[in-house]
Amino acid sequence: MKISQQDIEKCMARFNEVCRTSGAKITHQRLEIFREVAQTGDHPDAETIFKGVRERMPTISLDTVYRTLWWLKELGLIKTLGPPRERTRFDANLGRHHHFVCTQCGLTRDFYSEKFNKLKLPESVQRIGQAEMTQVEVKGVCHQCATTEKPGEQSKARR
Amino acid sequence: MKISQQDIEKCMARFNEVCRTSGAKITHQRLEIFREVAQTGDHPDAETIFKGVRERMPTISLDTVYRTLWWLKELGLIKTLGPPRERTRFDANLGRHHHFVCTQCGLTRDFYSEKFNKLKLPESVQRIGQAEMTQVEVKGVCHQCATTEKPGEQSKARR
DNA sequence: AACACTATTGACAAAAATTGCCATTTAACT
DNA sequence: AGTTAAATGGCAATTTTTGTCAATAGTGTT
Repeated sequence: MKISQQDIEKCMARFNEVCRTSGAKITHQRLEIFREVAQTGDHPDAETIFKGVRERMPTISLDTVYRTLWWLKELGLIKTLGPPRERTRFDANLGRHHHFVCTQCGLTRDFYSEKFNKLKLPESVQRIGQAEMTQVEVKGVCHQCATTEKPGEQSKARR
Repeated sequence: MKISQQDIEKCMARFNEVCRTSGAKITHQRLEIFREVAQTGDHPDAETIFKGVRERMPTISLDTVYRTLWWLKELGLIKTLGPPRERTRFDANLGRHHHFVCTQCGLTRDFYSEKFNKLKLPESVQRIGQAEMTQVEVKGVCHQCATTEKPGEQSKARR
């Protein structure tokens, strides 16, 4: 998927503004890394971004790419797919179900909905591929986190 | 979330049957590991499962837990949340969107749907936590994979 | 119940992904 | 141009997951 030049420039403008208001330095590296992510409609991993940027900036280090990506996420300029640095998690619930994911502690709980099981997909999906299964992911804050003093703490027992 | 004793036994019965038909040995380790996953409504990672099983079986090794989990997945007795062993992926698309994920190559592409943006959640979700955002994830096979001879190959450029 | 055969396990080391540390460099401000 | 603190690059360390191989334990047979 191609992103239009115009959209990219809009992103870059926002990037500059966020940097300025947060007092962060605008370095070549940050500029190139952000452009690399903004440019693609795919959802690249750090390694892929690193390779892309390296074409234009051969001295960049993978460490910087990682640091910059997490920093961009902190500023709200990019997001991650799934919680960051997450271990693989396993699920013995083979029935049709959907997920509620707590954005604070990572708690993932199943819920059921007949309606969600038979959602009709927009035609645009057909242009991407053959759909087999649709799962709804609800993000929010679980009751436990909502009522806990320190939201950063995760109760590992519940994860 | 508690799983009823009855449901667990049903799972275990299925486990035994699948083992027998596939000719695999039913070892204590496999039994305990599968029980541990089936028992919990959470979606534990390998380390958590390891700790749980170790209480009952102190000599179990983490390696065995990993091996057994992937083997259970191969047999279709459990699933993983998100593609296994996935690196963190980044996304500069901050607009409201949904995902199509290719189960073969991991391609993840955005699509848009006003209808999906305002899905009404079942009340059961409220018992888990305060929802903030709903995202639909469609799983299927992308056109590229569908027409490629070797479905196992991933074209890394598109990931 | 004991035997043989092979799959499975545990221990260790290795690989892959990500992070921490620190000396050097560089952007932003004067 | 000079100053200063933040950012970078390189390297080593961590964390998560996998591979190897000798020792162990199911399973079917007797």
